[in-house]
Amino acid sequence: MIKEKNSKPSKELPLGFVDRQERELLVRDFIISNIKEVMIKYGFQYLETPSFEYSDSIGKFLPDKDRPDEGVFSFKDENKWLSLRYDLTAPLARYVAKNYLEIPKPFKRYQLGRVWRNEKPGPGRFREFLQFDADYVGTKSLQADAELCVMISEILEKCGLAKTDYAIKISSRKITEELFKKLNITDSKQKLIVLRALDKIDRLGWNGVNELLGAGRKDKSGDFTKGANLKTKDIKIIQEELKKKSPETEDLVEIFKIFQDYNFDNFEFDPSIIRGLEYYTGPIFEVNLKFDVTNNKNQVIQFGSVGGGGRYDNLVNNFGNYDAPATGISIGIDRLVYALMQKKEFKVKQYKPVVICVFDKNSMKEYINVQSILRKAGISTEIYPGENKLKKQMEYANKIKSPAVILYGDTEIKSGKPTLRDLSSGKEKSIEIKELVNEIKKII
RNA sequence: GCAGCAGUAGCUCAGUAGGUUAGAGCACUAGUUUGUGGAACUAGGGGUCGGUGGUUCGAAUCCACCCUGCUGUACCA
Repeated sequence: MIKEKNSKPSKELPLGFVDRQERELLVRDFIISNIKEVMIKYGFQYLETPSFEYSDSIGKFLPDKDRPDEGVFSFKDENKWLSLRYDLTAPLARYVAKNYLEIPKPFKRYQLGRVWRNEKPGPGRFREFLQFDADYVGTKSLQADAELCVMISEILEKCGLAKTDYAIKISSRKITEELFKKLNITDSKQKLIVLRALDKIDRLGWNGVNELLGAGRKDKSGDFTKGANLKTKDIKIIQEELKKKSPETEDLVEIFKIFQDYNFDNFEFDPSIIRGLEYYTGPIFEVNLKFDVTNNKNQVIQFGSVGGGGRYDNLVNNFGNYDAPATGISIGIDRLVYALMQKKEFKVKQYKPVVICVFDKNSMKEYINVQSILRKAGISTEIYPGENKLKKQMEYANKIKSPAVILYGDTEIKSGKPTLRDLSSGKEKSIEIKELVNEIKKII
């Protein structure tokens, strides 16, 4: 086979996709197992939906648009456009609409799954990521909204975060709605610009937001963003309204009362949080971390939230027949992993195998015997995979961070006492086979 | 998308008034030790200096365009 040099396949990954190594995966597994435990306790049922959906089932795309690829990965299958899901909420709405008559009302489900977004990735943000979602469908009760917040904090604390490490920020769409009425802002485009500006308070502060509400803002790199062109007087009114310390809308008053009954206090009323602009209709939540997150160059980066959600009473109704008010919350698992791994006190135990060295292929029977004794006792064990000099085998064991090596050569086999070498101390001991398990457990 | 910065060995980087075979540390391979890892020493492999074109007797170095990455910003249903 002749291959042009230029035709070698690329070993690079597509933008926004990453390989994930064991350390990270173990942290992720840990988080997931905590999530599952909590979900069972709260009585949610487990659901999985496919990665692909019909494009029009999970988003609203203009009929004249040739390719529905704004932000999503799509392809045409026969005559229908399919898209990789960009979140788990839209597929849930589709699922509920499809199975409405069979499912319990309210329907409580949770889901873990990868989602894909065709956007520019940022620090800790990828184009493929794992999301966790818990939703109540078919209830208007604010008890549901409140419980989601309590539940999400239980998960975070189970994962090792302290109360001071995070906060659930809460607001309601009703606040901004009333504000628009008051200021007589009716143009939906301008509403969007205002909402987007307000959404950035945590990053830009009021100074930056005021610029965006007014003429516009120039960022650090010198790039300019046009503003909403509001009057100074109106900007002032917005500021006053959004700086209020306690909520005046009914929904939030009720939720905060429920929090009291739960004895839950790790939340902050923050009228400046906006979140996604399309489908939320009531209370909205955002899960924010309060410690600095850095990149691999040790620079503190703008990390943003690890999750959020809110009430979306009309989403299921979009499919036609059924009216199902709903509320839900989600966590970006990979982002949480990324942040959690930076907490110094956070360690996940990795189990590495004890390595049985190979001196002579003809003694394989003896090695396998020792191996199965150890494995039966639940000890991760392997016979050195290959035929190499002892030195190589030791280097291998060291490289994989094996806790110990078993030397079982001719002399040891004759006496029936393998040598156990503790790889962290370097000490060796001659041990009866039946004592091996006990001795190794001391080392591990 | 827009903007700023950057791309030299697997990794982190040095190397510009343009000049012989392009360097270091770490990692890797072999050996010093043919039954012993993590330390040390010795030797070795590995680079079309992101790509393409241009200027020049001569380009990692200068110019143009492109690609990729980082950071910010916009968008994020």
